[in-house]
Amino acid sequence: MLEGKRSALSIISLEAQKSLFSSSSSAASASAVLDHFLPATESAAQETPFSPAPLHPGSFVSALVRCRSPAEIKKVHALATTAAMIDNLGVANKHVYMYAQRGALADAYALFSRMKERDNMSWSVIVGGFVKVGYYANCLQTFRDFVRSGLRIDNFTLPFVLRACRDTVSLRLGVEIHHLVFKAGLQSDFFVSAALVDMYARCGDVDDARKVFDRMPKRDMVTWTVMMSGYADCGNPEESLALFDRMREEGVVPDKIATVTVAFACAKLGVMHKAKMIHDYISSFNFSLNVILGTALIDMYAKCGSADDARVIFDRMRDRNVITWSSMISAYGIHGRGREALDLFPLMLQSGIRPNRITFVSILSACSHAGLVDEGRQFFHSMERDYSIEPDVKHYTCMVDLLGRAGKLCEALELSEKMTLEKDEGFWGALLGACRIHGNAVLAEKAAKSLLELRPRNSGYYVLLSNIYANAGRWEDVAEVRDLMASRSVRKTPGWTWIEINNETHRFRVGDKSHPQSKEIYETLKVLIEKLESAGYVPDTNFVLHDIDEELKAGFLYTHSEKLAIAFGLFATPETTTLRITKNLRVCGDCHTFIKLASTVMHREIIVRDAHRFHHFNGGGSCSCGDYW
DNA sequence: ATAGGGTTAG
Repeated sequence: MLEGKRSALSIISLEAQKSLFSSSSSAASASAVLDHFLPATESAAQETPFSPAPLHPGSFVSALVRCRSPAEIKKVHALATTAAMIDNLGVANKHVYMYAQRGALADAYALFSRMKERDNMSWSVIVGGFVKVGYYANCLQTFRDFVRSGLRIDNFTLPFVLRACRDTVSLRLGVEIHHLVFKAGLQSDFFVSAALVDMYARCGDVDDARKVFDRMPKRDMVTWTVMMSGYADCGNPEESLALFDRMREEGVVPDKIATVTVAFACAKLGVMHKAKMIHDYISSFNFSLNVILGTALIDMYAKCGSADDARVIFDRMRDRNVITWSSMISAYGIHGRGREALDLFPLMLQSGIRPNRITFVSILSACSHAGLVDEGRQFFHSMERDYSIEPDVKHYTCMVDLLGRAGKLCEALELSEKMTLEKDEGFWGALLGACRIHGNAVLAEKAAKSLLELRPRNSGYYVLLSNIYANAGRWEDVAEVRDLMASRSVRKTPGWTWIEINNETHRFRVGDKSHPQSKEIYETLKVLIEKLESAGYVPDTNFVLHDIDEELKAGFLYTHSEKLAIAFGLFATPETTTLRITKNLRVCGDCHTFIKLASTVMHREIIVRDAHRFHHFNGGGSCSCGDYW
């Protein structure tokens, strides 16, 4: 019987795969299908001697709310039919509602489609029922029937439909619904607005989410959370955290989920003093660290520069799942502490947690960041042999990265050829990295071209390809790449570097002069460069874009955003010892050398986070991560 | 009668 219901519903799903506002199709066809599969809803009547038949509509309603299964509802339904009470709108609606609440959508819809009379609530409960179980096409189709029924749409049904748009990421449909909201004059309804914010945010349109959000006279915490999470997802964690502050100013008290969202935003931003603040804030609430919140904090601390703080959280947690372990492994991994990452693996097994594919990505990337070649190879083979986890592109990517950085280009290439999976952006990127280290221009060209095909809007790949040609003296090809870039109107996007100073962040771009203390920064930089040059620093022009004129090159070389940030840090905080820097793209080799030397000469600890890892320069001439690339 | 939010890699 259950089987039957499911297949009937999936057939309606197919039936109803039409656009919400297309002219054809109606509820009747869907109900015919349902009837065909479920002919006898009333057959239960005979076997239901439900003691003395209630005669008042209210008795049916109160009987219904006590029903815990569709079978029980059917018994009441049978009685209501016999008592000719099922034609009472309130009774019928309650039946539909309860069927839907208990997941019996086929029964709900069968009854709904036979109702002689329907009001807004009838439509609302059936539309809501469909969306609740994920039958989005049915939900939208039914809503469309509702719109055409001539009844005025109301604030009860709209949030359900908007949720369907959100879950199916149908922004265009969502916008259509938004028009209907205006037409119905419901734009200031709280529930509808909240649902609109949710829909826009999840469809990636944070700006429109924000517009609706700002117009709401009052917002509850869930809406704040949705908005914050939308900003974090779309790469604007600053705004996410700014909203968090505003939320608290308005006296809204965050709950666990809100704090998890903020921790996630903070992890994306990578700013340690914010991480500390959020952690303090959470501690003040005496929330217990559940698995999700704890894991979010581990990730947050790790990505804000401290594997040790992450570990403190990890140790304090009572329950840890596979995600928690994977996060901790990756926390050590991104900080170049491969040994500690690997040491966690047997402990994880001991505590009864099985690794998954992401655990192995964490493990392999930890090996790659720490140069643990043999261990990496062993884990790579072990994952399939011992854990039946077939390596996917991500695992191959880690291996190519690992082998490439360790100077084993041939082995990396062999692996690449052996892989039958489709190569994605990350894979080609790792291969390209390996080729560049070892000067294999032929393969580098192939990788860069593949990357250009996959991501024609990413300026970085044009620059890489043109650099490969320039290094080989193939100037016509350099020009061709530049033309291609221009014809596609792709523009270079310079990376930002952020530095944390006294609980504030300052950001710089190459050649930036917008900082109020720009003059002092450039003076400090000049002095620093002189010091470093006398200590043996020679700028490496290889890393500067070749499409910049030669005379500009030298200038750009000295005003990299990383260098400006370091200069600012030295100037603004002569007394502190640690500088924290975040670069939103990979730190180039020249800057790496520069920072390492600056750390030694100035006796500063400098922690740098770039795209995928941290570099800890300890002020004494060594760097715990990334030294061997 | 009413919905809605969160964690792991690269």
